[in-house]
Amino acid sequence: MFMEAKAKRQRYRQETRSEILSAAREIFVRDGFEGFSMRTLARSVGCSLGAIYLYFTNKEELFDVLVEESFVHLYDALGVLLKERNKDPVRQLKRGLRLYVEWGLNHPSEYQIAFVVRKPTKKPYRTHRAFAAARALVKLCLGKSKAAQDELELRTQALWAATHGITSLLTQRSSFPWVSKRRVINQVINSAVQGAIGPTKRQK
Amino acid sequence: MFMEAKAKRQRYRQETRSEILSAAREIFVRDGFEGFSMRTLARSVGCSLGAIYLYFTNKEELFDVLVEESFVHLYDALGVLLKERNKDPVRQLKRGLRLYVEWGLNHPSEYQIAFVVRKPTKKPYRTHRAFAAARALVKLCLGKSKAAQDELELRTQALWAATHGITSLLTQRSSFPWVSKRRVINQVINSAVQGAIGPTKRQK
DNA sequence: TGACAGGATGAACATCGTTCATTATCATGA
DNA sequence: TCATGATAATGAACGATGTTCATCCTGTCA
Repeated sequence: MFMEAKAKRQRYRQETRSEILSAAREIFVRDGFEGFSMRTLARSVGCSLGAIYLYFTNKEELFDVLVEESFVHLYDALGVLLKERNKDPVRQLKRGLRLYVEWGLNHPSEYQIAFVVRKPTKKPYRTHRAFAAARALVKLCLGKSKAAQDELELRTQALWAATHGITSLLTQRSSFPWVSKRRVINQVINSAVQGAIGPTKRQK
Repeated sequence: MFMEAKAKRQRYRQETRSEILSAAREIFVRDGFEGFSMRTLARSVGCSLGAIYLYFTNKEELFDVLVEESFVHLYDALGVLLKERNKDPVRQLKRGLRLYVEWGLNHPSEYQIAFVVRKPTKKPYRTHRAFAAARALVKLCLGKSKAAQDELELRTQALWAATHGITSLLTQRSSFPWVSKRRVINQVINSAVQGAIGPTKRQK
């Protein structure tokens, strides 16, 4: 029984870490970003305030883990789309973007932290997996047009920007008199996709 | 000399209020949203902390005034566009949207407060003037197409969402490897405008 | 000169994130 | 069985935040 104790310790450590994370997520989802505090978290977990700092260096790292965890689901959902090669790439792309928006609507707090609250100085979240999926789909849609392929990055970035716009507004300003959330989402996505896979436009 | 004193008081009150506002704006622009605190403001103004609360009920109201003030310039700039009826409405619309984005890039803190930091519960900023200008321009672009005009609100909202998206991302994630800020802005706007003034699309 | 209204102050309160000296716990070695 | 040493956990404390309030100061009128 040499490493027995150490392994047990580690397992226990991992468990309480998970407990803290799930409690944090619960508060986070229920009370949102600003309803969250380390003290309410400690109370919810049932431990002292300082104990949390034994498992997370600070509040920011805790959020990092929380948000990164949530993003995995989005990555997975988008990844599935890429593997269904038989379908029309344009429809796949639109489906992916709609998935993106819906995920944002279902995880407003996470989306807010990832794209909104963060200061630009801090290292961004690893969203490049989702972005790469979008780029691959756009590439498929563009076909063999050389001129258009040259603008692949540009077009993908613009596509993402537009999609982010409606996601951000719908989560942040849900009380705005939207004529219809679903129709606005479709309008934004259709316009953006159309522009992304359309012919190159001479820069004036 | 009856009301003399009262008027003097009021004038003085207005002056110090303006001083506080301009000091606040300076800190705000220099140190951003999170570098701002009521104490640094008081120090910058040269008064006590409590004195500020004689002129503003709280931090939020101070921000309200500050942001609303900044928005006026945007309103004015967009309003000018509407009066130049001779030009091509589509080009005017694109110009207006570019103005919008550029204003956001030049006033990142204000844009952040207006569209990002605010919780949805609080009453939104009076952005409807800018929005109304956009709607009027879209209406002009749509011409007499009855079906399209029916979707005027929908199309304007989608247009705004896309434009907000690129503005938000460029201000918030300026370190993202944008292929070219100018080109991405144009790509987003061109796509969104094309989609907004294009033919109606059957909802699937 | 004295009274009064309103501006200004500084101390205080509650809350926040974070740190740290101290104590409790518990598997192991003698 | 008991002492040891490593780790978990605590609670008090620090500095900073927004906000309030009893207390002064100041200038104006009778």
